[in-house]
Amino acid sequence: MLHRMEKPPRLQLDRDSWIQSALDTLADEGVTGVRVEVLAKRLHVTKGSFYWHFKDRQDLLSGVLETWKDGRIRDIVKQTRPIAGDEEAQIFHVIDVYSASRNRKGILIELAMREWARRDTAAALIVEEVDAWRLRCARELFLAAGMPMHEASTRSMLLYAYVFGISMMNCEKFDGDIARMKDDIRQLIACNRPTPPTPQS
Amino acid sequence: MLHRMEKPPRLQLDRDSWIQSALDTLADEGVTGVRVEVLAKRLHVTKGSFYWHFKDRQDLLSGVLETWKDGRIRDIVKQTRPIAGDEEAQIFHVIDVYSASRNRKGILIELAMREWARRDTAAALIVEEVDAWRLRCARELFLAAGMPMHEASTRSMLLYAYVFGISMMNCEKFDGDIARMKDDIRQLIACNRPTPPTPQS
DNA sequence: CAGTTCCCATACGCTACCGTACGGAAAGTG
DNA sequence: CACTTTCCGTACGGTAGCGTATGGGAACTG
Repeated sequence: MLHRMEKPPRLQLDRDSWIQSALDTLADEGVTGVRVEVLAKRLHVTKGSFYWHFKDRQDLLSGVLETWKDGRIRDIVKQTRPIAGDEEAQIFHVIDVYSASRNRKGILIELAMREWARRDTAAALIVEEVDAWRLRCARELFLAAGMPMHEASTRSMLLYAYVFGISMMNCEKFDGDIARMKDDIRQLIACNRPTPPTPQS
Repeated sequence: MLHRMEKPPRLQLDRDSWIQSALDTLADEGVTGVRVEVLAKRLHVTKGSFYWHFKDRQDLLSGVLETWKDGRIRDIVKQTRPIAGDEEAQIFHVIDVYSASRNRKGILIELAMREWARRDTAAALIVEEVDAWRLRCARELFLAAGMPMHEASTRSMLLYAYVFGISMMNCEKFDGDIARMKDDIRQLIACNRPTPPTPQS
């Protein structure tokens, strides 16, 4: 009656295997790219397997949404549980988590998710819910760092708008010291301190 | 020999009619949504017309890229031609131009474009080029406002990352005074002045 | 070992596209 | 009025993808 054993090099597939594979191709090709027969090929099975585990394609997509939502919320609360005196570093860490270099796949899924949400109500609700968690948790960090309520809300919003926005720009191709610019932006978002004086430039 | 007359309620289609229609559906459904036969239905003609004006679908998409690029660059230089003493207002204006409320279709195309660029090299090059123009022009504004070079670059990057990022978040659904938060964010980006003291809240 | 359940393969019909071939009407050209 | 050019309709073949029907093997159950 155990519905799944631990991991014999995967002779049997379960719902989650399909969902994980769907998340992978979602990152690479967007929602319109997660297609039943393509996933089947990736998993070296046929559609027959898919339609055993899922009612239809929409059933899979719903599973993807739920899985993503749960994972995101879990991560968010973990990363933003306030540590007294360390709030600024935590804020920096939140920003870093959304840098493409440290979390490429996560960013790609994030972008694919929002592109999906723009054209699908169900996805929009999920993204909205996740964003609400993010903004609340980030605000808590700013508050814990001693910032007044309104400013904490404002900076949380700027923080997430920035990390999502920057992930849509191909910064690597621009001139200038991108790394330093990003550091300065972190400072602007987190503590409003003017950029440190240029050493020599 | 005139290749197009002004506007007899459109009995004949030309390349640009198809490209405009493609831009519309691009905004609504993304690149994967701009399909030859669907556009034909929208324009009340058949594929026969399309394949007269275009070699194939890719030919249309290339036209869309060029049209978009030219329009964007033209708008950017127009909006950011420095007006002495008015630079801060111009920066605010640039931010406003990318607000979904004032320019919904433009934002949708912008997002669809980047989603396209993530998976297509040609589109990526175009977006990269447009972004380079944007960053350069915005930097000029900050410089004209008396800001040092490095900070001008940094704030330009933050500005565009913010406007793109915020356009991916469904702010309307969040609690709090969104309008005021956005105003404060503009201040943070443009001139680094701390948020004005809360009147009563 | 017979029966059942679980999981997947095969085969089919259907729709939405892409691109091509070809024909035809309408307007310009001499 | 022939003749050509422009522009579009129609018809066709081909692919990719969704969902269904059905069968069959392997494992569990008694």
